[in-house]
Amino acid sequence: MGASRAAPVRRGVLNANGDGKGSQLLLEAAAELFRNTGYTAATTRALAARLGMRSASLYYHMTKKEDLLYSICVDALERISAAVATKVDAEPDPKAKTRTLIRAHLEVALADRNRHATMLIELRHLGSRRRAKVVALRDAYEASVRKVVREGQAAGAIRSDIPAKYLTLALLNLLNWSIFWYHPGRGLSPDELGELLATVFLEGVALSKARRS
Amino acid sequence: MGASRAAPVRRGVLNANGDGKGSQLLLEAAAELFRNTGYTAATTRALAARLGMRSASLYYHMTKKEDLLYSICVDALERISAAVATKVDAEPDPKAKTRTLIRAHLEVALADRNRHATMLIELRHLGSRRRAKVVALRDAYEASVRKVVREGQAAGAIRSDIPAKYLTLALLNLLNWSIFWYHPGRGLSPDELGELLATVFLEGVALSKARRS
DNA sequence: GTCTATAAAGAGATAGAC
DNA sequence: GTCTATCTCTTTATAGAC
Repeated sequence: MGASRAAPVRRGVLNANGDGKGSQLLLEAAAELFRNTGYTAATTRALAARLGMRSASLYYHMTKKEDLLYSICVDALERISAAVATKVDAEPDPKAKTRTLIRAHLEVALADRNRHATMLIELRHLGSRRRAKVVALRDAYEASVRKVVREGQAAGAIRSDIPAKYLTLALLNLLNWSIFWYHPGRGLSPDELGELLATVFLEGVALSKARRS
Repeated sequence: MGASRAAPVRRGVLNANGDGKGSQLLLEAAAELFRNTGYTAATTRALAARLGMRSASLYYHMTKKEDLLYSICVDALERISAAVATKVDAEPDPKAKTRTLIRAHLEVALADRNRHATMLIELRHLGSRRRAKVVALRDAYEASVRKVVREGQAAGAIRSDIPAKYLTLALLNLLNWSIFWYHPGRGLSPDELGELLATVFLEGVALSKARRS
C-alpha cells in the first residue's frame, strides 16, 4: 500500500534458492519446530541447532524469522490446492467427487502435517499484510471445496436442506483437525482414514433400519 | 511424584480467592488475550493493561504467568465435563443421547470460546506435570464421549462397522474446532448449530433416494 | 555459507513504598 | 491491592572475520 520501494532487488520469500532442496530442508525443520513449540516460543537458536548451525547463519537464508512462517503457510496451501484440484477435476462422477476430495485432502495434509498444523495455528503471528495474503489463499481453497459441495447438491448427490456453507465448514472441521491426533504408522493409513471420514461425512453414523452394521 | 513439600500452605492455582469474581475476570481477560495473541506472545504487561493495572500487580493474584494458562485449561474442561454429563445422564433414550451431547457440548464450548480455544491450542506451553494433569482431564472427557457412542452402538442406534474410537474422534473434530469459525450474533445460534452438526453427524450429507432434500 | 561477538529491545518476575 | 523501579535473562538481528 503506502510502502516505498527502498530495496533495489525484488526477491522471493527466502533470500536465495527459494525453491532449492536446502530451502525445503529449512522449511521442514522450521515447520516441525513451530508445530511442537509454537512459533513465538521457537527460537532461532533452537532451529539452527536442529540444522547443525548457529542462529546467525540462518540470516543468510532469510531476512527475518517471520519469513519462515510465511513460506510455510503459502507452501502448505499452494500444495494442497493444486493436488486436490487435480484429483477432483479428474473425477467426472459428481457423486464421487466429494469422496475423492476427502481422500486427496487427507493424503496431502497428513503427509505435510507439520506445515499444515503450523498454517492452521500460527497464522495469527504474521504481519497484517502477509496474514491477509495467506487468509486469501485459505479462503480460495475453502471456496473450491464449497464448489464441490454445491455441485454435489446440484447433481442431487448431496442434501440441499443444509446450506453448502455449513456443510463445507463441517467437512473442513473433519479434515483439518485430524492431523492433530493422527499418528502415521499406528492405526489407519491415510487412505483408510480418508475412506472412514468420507463414510462418516456422507452416510452419517446413525444406524437406520435400511443399513446393516 | 518426587516433589518435596517445601511450601507450608497448600493453595489453589491462583493465590487468593481462587473462585471469586475477581479471579474469573482475570481468567477471562487472560483467555481472550491468549486466544488472540497466543500464550507466549501475550505479555503480562498487555494483560495488566486490559485490567487497568500494572504488570507487577498481577503477581499479587498469581505466582507465575503459567498459573493463568493452567487455570484456564482446568476450568474449561471441568465445566464442559460437568455440563455435558448432567444433560446426557438426564436423557434416557439412547438414540437421543448423542444429539443431546452434541448440543450440550456446543452450548458450553461456544459460551466459553476463549477458554476452550486456549485449552486446545496452548496446552503445550504448560510444564510437564501440569500438562499431564490437563491431558488426563481431556482424556477423561473424551472417554465419556466415547462411552455415549459405545452405548449408542450397543443399543443399535449407532453403526458398529466403524470402531467407537474413530467415531468419537470424528465427532470431536466436528465439535471442538467449530469454535474457531463460529461468530456469535451473525448466522446460527449455538442451538441451531448444534442441531445442524447433529444432523450431519447422525444422518450424513449424501442424498439417498429414501430422503427428501 | 558459516562463524564469533555483540548490540538493542523486550520479557518475566521481585523489592519495597504506599 | 496496586504502585514505581529495577534486576536478570533471553530474544532477534547485525557486523565483520574467515
